[in-house]
Amino acid sequence: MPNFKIYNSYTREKELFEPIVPGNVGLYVCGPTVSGESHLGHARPYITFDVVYRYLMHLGYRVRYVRNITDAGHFEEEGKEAEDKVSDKAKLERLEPMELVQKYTNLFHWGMRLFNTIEPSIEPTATGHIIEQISMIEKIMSEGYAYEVNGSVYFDVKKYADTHAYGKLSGRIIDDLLETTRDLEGQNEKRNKVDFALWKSAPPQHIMRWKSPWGEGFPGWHIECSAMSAKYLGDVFDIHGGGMDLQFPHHESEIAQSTIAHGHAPVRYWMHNNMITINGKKMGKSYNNVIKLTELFSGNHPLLEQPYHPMVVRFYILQTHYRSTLDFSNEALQASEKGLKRLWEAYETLKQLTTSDHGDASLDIQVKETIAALDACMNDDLNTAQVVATLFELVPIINSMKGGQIQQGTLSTNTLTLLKQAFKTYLEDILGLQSVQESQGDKLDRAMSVLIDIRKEARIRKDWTTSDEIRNKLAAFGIMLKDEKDGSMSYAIE
RNA sequence: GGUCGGGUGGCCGAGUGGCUAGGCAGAGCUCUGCAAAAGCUCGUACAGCGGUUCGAAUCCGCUCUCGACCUCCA
Repeated sequence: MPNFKIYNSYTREKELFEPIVPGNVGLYVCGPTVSGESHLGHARPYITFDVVYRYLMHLGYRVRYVRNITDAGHFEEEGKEAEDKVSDKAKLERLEPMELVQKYTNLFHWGMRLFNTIEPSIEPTATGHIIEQISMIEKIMSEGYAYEVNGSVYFDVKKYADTHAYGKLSGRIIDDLLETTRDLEGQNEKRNKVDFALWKSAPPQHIMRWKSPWGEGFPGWHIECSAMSAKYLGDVFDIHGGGMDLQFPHHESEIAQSTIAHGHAPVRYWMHNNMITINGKKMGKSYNNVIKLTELFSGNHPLLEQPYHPMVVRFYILQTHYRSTLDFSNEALQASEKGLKRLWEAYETLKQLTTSDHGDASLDIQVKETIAALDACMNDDLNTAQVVATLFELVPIINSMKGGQIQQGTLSTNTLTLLKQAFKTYLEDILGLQSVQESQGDKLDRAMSVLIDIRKEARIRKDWTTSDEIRNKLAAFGIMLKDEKDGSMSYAIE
């Protein structure tokens, strides 16, 4: 019986995870808005929930993972009135809206692939579910919690709050929200500023538009996630994830809509990842401080001292608990780069290790306990930071077995097998890490072995000049030769 | 202004009422023809001030300070 505890944002407590349908898990994560290029900040939730997905599967659950693509325009451009951001930008770039959406969707997928995230089971688009959204809105209207004004439909938050805990998820108090309302200039169509749109009437110049019972328009701010999650995961499902910044109003509104439409709350466990910051400030469009994925991988950005491999970024994100902020800096990324290299090399070393069968009990116990701690870390609200730290504790043991500081045969065959399994399971299957080193071409390998052989011969002759010349010249363009203790040589490309 | 969450060694970052993670950087040593790698050892950090306690960085209060959300935002 899994003992997986999740911090539920809704109750603000760690709770034992128990699925609604035994053995099955429904997981919904708010996906990207494909009106622009994905940036480093976007990487966090998708990598975090990729690990959630992987871990649930590791625990033996059958998981349906739904992550939407927001491709319909219900956005606002800074400093402009509400308008369709997608169509707005499309005009600038002289592209069809759907062409633009496709372009950024592809780019998003490209980034996710490099991060080695597993594709969701279903990736529904907002534009593909207009009908579902309209019928959900109709249901809410028939329940008396929405009203139509000039072709737009709004959710009556005040009425909802009279009988429901509106604001519980995000810790908001409805009266406070209503009060601030009076001071601010309200949007005159709404009964209260707290109300949110379920459907917006489209102005004539608006390119993206659909027919509805209320005239031509487009879906409101939050309805797509409610409609699509219900369609694919049911009226109530297990886990809903997303960034902390979506807690209000997005997720709060989802709860309200779904509660009215279905008669009960939609989600059992809410999970929210914290933000990536840069110089202490949240990385986000509005702050104008984003580093796009393409820039991150190429190093082509004023703030970047070098390019960073997607696996380094993934590792960097997983070295922190998902509910903590994570501050970007070159120093931090470079530390992750080196750390990952060391960890991965130990893993490669481990795969080659053998041992004889008379183990030393104390080392066996130590290793076994360390391995057991890995599960405990993950079960404690997905503490990947501690998983990484724990794996690092095993690194000196692995390297010492290779280097001879630990005698051959000190670890039992059994425990060595466990250790190998643990690294494979945690590093590859759960954390989803891969080798940073690109696989070298066969021809390069052969060419290198020629150089290595020449150098070996030189060393036998104690011809240090030739030996050093080969090593130094290769090092000059980033190929590092390593003389192993047993006389063999290996190379690595920086 | 309201609500919420932080302040941990040079940097990044876990965590816990007493057994003082981990990574990176730094210092010393071992190994090595040299180098790299690896191994060993080291720094006794938890914003400040009070309080509770046998004992707090971990609990409580206050102060300072940073941030998130309150508008699209992962």
